[in-house]
Amino acid sequence: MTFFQIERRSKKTRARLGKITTPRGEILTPAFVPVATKGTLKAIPPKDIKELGVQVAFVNTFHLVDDPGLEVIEKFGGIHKYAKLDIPLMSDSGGFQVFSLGGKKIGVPRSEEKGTPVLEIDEQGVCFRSPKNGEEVLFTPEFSIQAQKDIGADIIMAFDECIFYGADKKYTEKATERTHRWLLRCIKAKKRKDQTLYGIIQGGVFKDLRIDSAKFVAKQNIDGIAIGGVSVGETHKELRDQVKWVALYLPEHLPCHLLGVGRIEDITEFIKLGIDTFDCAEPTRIARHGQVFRRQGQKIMRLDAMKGSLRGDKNPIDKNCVCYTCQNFSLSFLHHLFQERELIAYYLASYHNLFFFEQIFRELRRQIATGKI
RNA sequence: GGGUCGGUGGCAGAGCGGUCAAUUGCUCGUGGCUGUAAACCACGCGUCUUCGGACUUCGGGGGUUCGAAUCCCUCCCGGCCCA
Repeated sequence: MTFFQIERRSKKTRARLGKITTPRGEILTPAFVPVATKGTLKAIPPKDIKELGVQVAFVNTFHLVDDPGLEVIEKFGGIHKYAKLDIPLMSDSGGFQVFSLGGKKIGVPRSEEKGTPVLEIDEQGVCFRSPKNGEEVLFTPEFSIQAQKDIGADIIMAFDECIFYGADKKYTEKATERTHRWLLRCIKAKKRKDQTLYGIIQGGVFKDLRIDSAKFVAKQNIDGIAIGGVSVGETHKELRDQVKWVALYLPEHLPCHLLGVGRIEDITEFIKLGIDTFDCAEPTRIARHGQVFRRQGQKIMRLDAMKGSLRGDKNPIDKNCVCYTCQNFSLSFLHHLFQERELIAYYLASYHNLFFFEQIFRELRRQIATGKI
């Protein structure tokens, strides 16, 4: 069984149409990987996943270790069964939490910031303080892999350090090399046979470090490759550069995942650079915050459903959208639901945004298939 | 008719002589959200401003005071009680 199969390559760009095969099913690529950190696509019941077109989701090792804990998940036979997610799943290693649980001071290493849950980063691993109960949790590459075995996602990520934005070259180089050594330990720790492992490229905003990292990761015994250390506050240009620098060094035969990206308007150009899968919390998060996507002509815009001007608006979110939300509800009603914090508001908005994203990806796949990209 | 409590910025509701242009919540407005500590967060919300301030506000009017949203008088309006 081939894990990743390329069905068609673009003649114009590095874009490719592919298929990832996992024990839980296939993923047509390019694919969007919505984020289900704690085992749930927030506000969306698993029974909707199929009609939404969601092929794969992204769970988080750190948060699942924190709650409900590995013993519980194992007891229920893994996260698929426990969370009733009958689709291929990817799990993040916990490396991103070095960044996300750290503070926001630009230019200060997370482990040196006082009062954050990131206590220490050293060769051994990362020591966190549990946001839930305050206990110290040590994440090592070995522990992360073990945890990901227990969680049981189909695709797992190597444990890395997501380097903070604003890190200087010296720190970036040190952290990147450490992440490389962690990758070797992850590989040595041995995943389950029914799982595939992705190595993660770091290197920050420095071209030579990015390329070195890509070369290093590419030559290891991995099933896929991921670009990490992005979506940490960099400018769009920096993001694009970081992907571009590395694009030529991505092994052709491996699926490539871009971690934490992205913005709906950025997807196309990254597909053209050879990215196959993208995970991003944005569509579901902004939905809960009241923002929904809609097309205005060729442009994709965001609409704030909280806006008072929608009070009596009879239109759906998007006139051309065929999702459940748009087929049944006016902006007026959606606005009313958000206004009143009615729980269904979060569902309807999340449903629409996910449907919208999946629709975009279907179109992009078709464009590659028909040679337009 | 008598008594009593009350009338504060879009709303609710604090303040009850100076530190009050006036706590707080909501509404409203603007911005943000990229491997989710996020059904969240930040900022603004009398007018003008060279951003130092300046000016007009707490039902209306009149007083006391160096100084009043805060005390007194009176009028208007509302709730409750008694006739």
